[in-house]
Amino acid sequence: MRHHRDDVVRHAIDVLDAYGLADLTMRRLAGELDVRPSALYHHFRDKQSLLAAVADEVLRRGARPLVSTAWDEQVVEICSGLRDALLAYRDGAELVSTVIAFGLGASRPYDDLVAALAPARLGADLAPTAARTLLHLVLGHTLDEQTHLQAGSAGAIGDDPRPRSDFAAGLGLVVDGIRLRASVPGSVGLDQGA
Amino acid sequence: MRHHRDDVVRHAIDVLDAYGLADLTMRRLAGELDVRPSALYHHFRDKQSLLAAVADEVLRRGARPLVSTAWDEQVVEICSGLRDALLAYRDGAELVSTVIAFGLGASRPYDDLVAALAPARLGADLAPTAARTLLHLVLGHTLDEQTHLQAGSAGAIGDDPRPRSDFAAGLGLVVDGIRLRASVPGSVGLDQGA
DNA sequence: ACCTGAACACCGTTCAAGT
DNA sequence: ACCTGAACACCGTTCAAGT
Repeated sequence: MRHHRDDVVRHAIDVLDAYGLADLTMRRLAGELDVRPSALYHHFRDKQSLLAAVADEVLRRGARPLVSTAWDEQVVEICSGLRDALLAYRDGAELVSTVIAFGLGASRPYDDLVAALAPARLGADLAPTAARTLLHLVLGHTLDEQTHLQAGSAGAIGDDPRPRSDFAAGLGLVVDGIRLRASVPGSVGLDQGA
Repeated sequence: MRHHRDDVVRHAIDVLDAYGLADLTMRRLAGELDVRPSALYHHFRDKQSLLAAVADEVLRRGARPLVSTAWDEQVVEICSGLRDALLAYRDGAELVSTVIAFGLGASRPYDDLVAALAPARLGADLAPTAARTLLHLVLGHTLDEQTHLQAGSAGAIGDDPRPRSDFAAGLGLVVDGIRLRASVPGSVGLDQGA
């Protein structure tokens, strides 16, 4: 049975969602494709490249068009959409965090944030900083949230799950901080919490 | 040669700093201690517990007493101190992020932040959110920064290194957002960037 | 273009037994 | 209390060769 690169990525997402990132191994994926492990290296130079492609596909599947026009609402939309995309697959946040930390791919959310922030006229040095700050918040929060969600169903860790409004509240904190630096203040006044 | 738990942790930090987290394996650590791998399981139930102890020791070594009295200055101190502690050892940010994500140990910075935020009187629901937001920012930023620093010396990734003021600027964004919600506004006016 | 077969150099973990 | 010896069930990756 012969496969294309896209078949491999699709099967990898299935394995990810069914068994988790720790069990998304080259050998197991090969088994799922009914192929020897070495065959995967025809499609990807190494496992990191495979994971980068899987992360990109997870983000691609989660992509939604922006509906807002004001920059601050767009920022909230992008961040919430990213969170939704990460939560849609088991260990999605861990996967994308890993790929971003490694520096391959998954740069779409960052680029989108920089673009959305442009009309705020933050100054050339601050816009990338703000985008990275938002990205760290979303990744960190969602990783946290997903870990605790999965801990609940696996009975492994036993902390409390995060309150539902925690993400929105944390995001509001950062967006307010950005708005203070903006030359164009956005659509709304200060958003006082959830 | 017989060892205590603390010897194992100390040697693990040496291995971490010399070879990186990926090469901090039970087998290599055992070799460094001149002991069979199975001997490590007398001191730690599994590798995750070992890593949690190593992360705690990295944070303990990096701990500094607070010098400020105002809550907002204390928050900046704690976050900057955490960043320094993570940067002091190779892959320190990745190690502590992993341990925190897994939910074992390394809870000291979070507890310190919650304590420092108490006098701001944010409301019981918002203080934990603010503390987690700050923690995610520091961990995400420092992981990013450390990866790019090490990429520079290893020639692996080839992105630009982060500007030196990026951390302070991102932190200022979040602290300002918190200050907007505080009943006690802290020591200073809005800190307009680096 | 896509895959097999076979190997290399590793992992974490368990467990009976030794001192 | 701390460790050995031996095993189990895995990893990622390379590479010549096959179709």
